[in-house]
Amino acid sequence: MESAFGIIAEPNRRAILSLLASSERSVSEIERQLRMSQPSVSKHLRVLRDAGFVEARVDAQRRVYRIRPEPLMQVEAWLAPFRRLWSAHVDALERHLDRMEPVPPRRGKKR
Amino acid sequence: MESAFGIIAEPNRRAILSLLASSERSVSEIERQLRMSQPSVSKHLRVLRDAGFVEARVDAQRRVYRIRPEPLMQVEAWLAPFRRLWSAHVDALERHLDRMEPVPPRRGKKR
DNA sequence: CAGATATATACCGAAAAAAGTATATACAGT
DNA sequence: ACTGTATATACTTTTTTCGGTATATATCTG
Repeated sequence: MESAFGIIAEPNRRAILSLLASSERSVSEIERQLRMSQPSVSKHLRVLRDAGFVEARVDAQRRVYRIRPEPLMQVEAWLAPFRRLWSAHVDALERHLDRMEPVPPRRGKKR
Repeated sequence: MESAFGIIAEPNRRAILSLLASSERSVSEIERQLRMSQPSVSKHLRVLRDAGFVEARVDAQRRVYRIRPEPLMQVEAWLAPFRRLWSAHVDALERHLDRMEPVPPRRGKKR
């Protein structure tokens, strides 16, 4: 799994990254907040660390992980050429998500 | 392979998308430009189409593919919360890429 | 309709990735 | 030194994914 894109293909890893986006956390904190098994968290963190997405700080027995921005910047950079495709119509995503994620139809005020 | 992230984890699929970013292409054009086998191109296009990344226009025997922006917008949206991490130092990516991708040292005009 | 061209799909084998279970390592406190 | 806590890793099994090869489908040209 060389590329940054392969790393963030895994939903649990994206969840971990999103969690760390707000602030750094220990392994057990991640484990609890995401309801994942401890080995699974450690293994995903290993992958993330090897790919440069996170780094660990040692605090006694704990390892406190925090985000490193570089790999995500690569994703951002790859995305750049496509941005002109939607910079025009801003609400296309909203409509798309409405279509994809079957939310029960709103009853109230019909827009 | 449900999520948009899983789709773009595959390097050939990213190449196809990048190619289509500039303009629409037929299968054989993609095949030639990316040096991929025809079945491989067709299969990746199938995946991309099923995930909403591309759509096809029929032109005689050809199928001309073009990008649909929505799934990439999802990626962009997921990325948003992280953007504050690097909006400060803009050149961190450049330094990171220098470190990661071992490009043979340029000989000519030094920068 | 025959042949040619363009694209799609079915099938197979190989490789990668994920989760679970068990175990190892590291450090803290007593 | 011993015990408990926190984290990492090894091993195994299951599932997915990718590429290749062969074949099917569609549409054009004559």
